[in-house]
Amino acid sequence: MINKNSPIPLYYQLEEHIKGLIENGELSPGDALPPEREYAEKYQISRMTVRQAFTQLVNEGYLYRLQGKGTFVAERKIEQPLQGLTSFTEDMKARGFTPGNKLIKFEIIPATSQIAGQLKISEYEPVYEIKRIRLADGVPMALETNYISANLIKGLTEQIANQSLYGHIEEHLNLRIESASQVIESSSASQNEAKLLKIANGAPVMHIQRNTYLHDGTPVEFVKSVYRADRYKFMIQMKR
Amino acid sequence: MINKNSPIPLYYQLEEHIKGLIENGELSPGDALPPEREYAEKYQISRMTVRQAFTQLVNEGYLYRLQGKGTFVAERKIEQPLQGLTSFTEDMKARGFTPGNKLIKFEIIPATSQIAGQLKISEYEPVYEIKRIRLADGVPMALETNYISANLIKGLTEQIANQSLYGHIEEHLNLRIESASQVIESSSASQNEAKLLKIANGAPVMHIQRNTYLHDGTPVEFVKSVYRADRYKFMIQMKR
DNA sequence: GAGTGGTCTAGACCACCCC
DNA sequence: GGGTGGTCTAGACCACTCC
Repeated sequence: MINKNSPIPLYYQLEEHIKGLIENGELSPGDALPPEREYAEKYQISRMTVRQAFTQLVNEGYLYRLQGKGTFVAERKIEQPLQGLTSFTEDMKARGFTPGNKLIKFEIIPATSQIAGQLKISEYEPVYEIKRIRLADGVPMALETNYISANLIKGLTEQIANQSLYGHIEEHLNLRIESASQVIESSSASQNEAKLLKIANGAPVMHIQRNTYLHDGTPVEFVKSVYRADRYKFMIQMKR
Repeated sequence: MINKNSPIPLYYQLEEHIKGLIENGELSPGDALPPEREYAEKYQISRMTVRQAFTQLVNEGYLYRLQGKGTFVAERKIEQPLQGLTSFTEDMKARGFTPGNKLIKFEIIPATSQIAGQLKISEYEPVYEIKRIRLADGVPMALETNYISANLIKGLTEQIANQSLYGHIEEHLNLRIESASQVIESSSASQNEAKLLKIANGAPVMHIQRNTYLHDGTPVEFVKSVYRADRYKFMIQMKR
């Protein structure tokens, strides 16, 4: 199970092993895990290394510890929308729909003051403006407009916009998206929104604004979305 | 700064010390911290203990690490709604309003099948049903109905319902609320909702359903809220 | 008292960054 | 090459739970 000659850290190997046991059902919610000292001896690793693996799993919500009693498998997290920081594509798949895209705008424009403020850049700096209709099983679900600093994220193409923006940013540019803030409000569809979403003028919609940030707080993008309220519920999980 | 004779763990003392430096502005976003080894020597503690403090602060979003370069102060988290798991009272204070309450129902009822399902108890088991109008600066902002298992949380009174439910649960019953899931949707106010919120019949509202859980996954409560959409935006922060 | 997790030490070597 | 964080060891003692 644990390979000391692997370049993969020992604590990470143990972490994945335990995660596997939980996901396979070999460990069920409420079950006690073998004590830390037992793992250490069994795999001939230090207890601190076992603790590092356990601590990670506790932070991720797989386990919980009770002092003096032991370490236990946590209740399965309910219909988890992956802590919230998901792309539209991931979100729709998790809900059992087939996601789709219709690109309706892909331009580089000078930043307006609102965009510049959100992205913490100067006015008139170049930004990508990408407007897409988001489909679920072929039906319009949302209207999404992304603003991304062209000086920070280079080499975006229509091709990429039709596939995975996040994938491109994280894999090809080696930038890690770390956090996001969202503001959600209810309102009524404007004429243009109604037309693109194929809903009635004035029908209820949810406006969602999302700002995403790198680990050092640099804004990566700023997204305005309009979801049709008759088909979309926003789900979020939180830990204290 | 670090007191070895204190019963407070060393890593925690260091953590609070650094957090203080950041909040006082003695350390600014982007600043590099002294290296781990320097802290270890300065306070005569082990490097592993320093790392434990740093790791916590990284997880809490105060710091970030770059291998080979150092540890840095993260950008200030934007208008943070405290990771989301806040009470109405905390939420309104953070937004600069004076929160208020108007209790309109406080009963013990037998659980309906919906309530039983959400709280994972049996049908007809006793539950508290607490209905309140939530005010901001004296104006109705939301309608909130809590369902709490009377067998799990004992001794609730109208008095407590008018103050702090969470406070009572966490302090007096020694139960830690660990996580929550929320579902948010847009709709239109029913006649009754409109009347209680003093808005027009059919005006846009946000329905928010929240389920809260203990660390082992036991459901603590189940809350249905109706917020008036003209005055309320839902804000949420997420980490990947 | 035995067993559990919580804290802590004093080292070690590795991987990565920058000069 | 020197400095940084990343991983890891083999112990130690403490606090808490349960019998």
